[in-house]
Amino acid sequence: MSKSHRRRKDARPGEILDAALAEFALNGFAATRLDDVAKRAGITKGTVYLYFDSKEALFRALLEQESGRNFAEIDGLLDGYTGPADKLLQLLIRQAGVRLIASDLRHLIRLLIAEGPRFPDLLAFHHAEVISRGRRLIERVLRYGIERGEFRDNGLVKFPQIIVAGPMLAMLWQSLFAEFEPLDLEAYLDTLSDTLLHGMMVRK
Amino acid sequence: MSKSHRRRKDARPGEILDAALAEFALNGFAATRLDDVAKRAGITKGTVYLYFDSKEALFRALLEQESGRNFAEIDGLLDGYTGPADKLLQLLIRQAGVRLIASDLRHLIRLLIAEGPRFPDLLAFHHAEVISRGRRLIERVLRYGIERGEFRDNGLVKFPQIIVAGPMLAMLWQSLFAEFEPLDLEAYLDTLSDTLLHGMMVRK
DNA sequence: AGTTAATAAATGACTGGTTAGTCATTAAAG
DNA sequence: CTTTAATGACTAACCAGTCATTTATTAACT
Repeated sequence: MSKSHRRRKDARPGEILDAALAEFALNGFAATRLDDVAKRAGITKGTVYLYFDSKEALFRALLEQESGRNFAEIDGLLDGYTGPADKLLQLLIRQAGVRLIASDLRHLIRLLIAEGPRFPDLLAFHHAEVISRGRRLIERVLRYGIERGEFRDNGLVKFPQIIVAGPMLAMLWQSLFAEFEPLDLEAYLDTLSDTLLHGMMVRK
Repeated sequence: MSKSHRRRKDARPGEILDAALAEFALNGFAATRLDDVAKRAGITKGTVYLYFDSKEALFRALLEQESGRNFAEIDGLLDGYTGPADKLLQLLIRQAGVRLIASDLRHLIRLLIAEGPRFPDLLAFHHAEVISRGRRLIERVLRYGIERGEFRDNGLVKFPQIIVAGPMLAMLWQSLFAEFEPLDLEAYLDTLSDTLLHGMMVRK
């Protein structure tokens, strides 16, 4: 019972996914060795193939697993809210920024940007399941503000991308340039909220 | 003089870079075969190595070549300008959006996001040469508006990233999700400008 | 102008290393 | 004693980078 061959059918897939996330985040898809994934998971490569059909299937499973986790939590935060809409948007932006940057989501999104075009059906899935959910979340906040008469109804509801863009870019910045020029995330998100809410023009 | 072995020392590097851009954009760094790059350029792999030391050097040369081309042109557009600042910002955003999406820059930026973390000195170069130039461009427009008393001075000058974020996300969207849900770039950029300039809140 | 010699560009076969995926075998569990 | 998780050695393919050889271009010399 000591050194090897311990059978743990139910725990394996999760462990493999965790290891895969770490390795993919480090090296990208093509440059990741399944031997390394296996090693990190404390097993051998053969075992990986007991649970996943191929390297690509592993990548796919990874994205599908991580997707949507955060949405549920943010949704929960919004559920009971009845206060002013500007505070709500501030909350949303803060949550988006913090979650994008803190979690492993960050690496997965970088991976998706990188490898997405080579896996069109993966993009389709992500668009259908994840993006659409994010859009609904943003629309919900915007509609709330418009109905309360706080937000004006410029075309923004049609382009929720404009709201995510800021947090998204912060995430990319942290992934790429943080070591050369760190970003003060707090101040950044505050300025972002302020600009989106009140605009740049002097009030007349 | 017919089939092969034609010597064209001066034209080669450019041709190789063009071919490399196409292949890298298609497959990413690791999955691109130098044989394919050579074939696309109408030569053989050996010839590639006459002009570039390694695959990595080729990638690097590619990024360095394309960088900055667009800045000069945008700078030129701004140079003589004396009109209202909001129109200037609109112009800047439109230019950024259109150039990011139309040109091959788009693929290169995706590549940089994807492979950047594995080539830290490449990121350093890009940060020093390209990003900083973009920042200066944006600062220039913001300062112009603030000096004219048109723009209020919230912290935006410290976070020019907020201005690029919108065009940048449009570029990513087009690269990834355009086939599932195309983005009306004109309307998007208009809405973006409007939101940044006037904000979302109802004027009181 | 024509022949030849020197030079430089380009080739393509080759190698050494790497790695996704397989499968016969081993060993734990019930 | 049967079942099945896990192993690890193996293979088949792939590809970055090399280099001896081939071919074009230019120079040099009649």
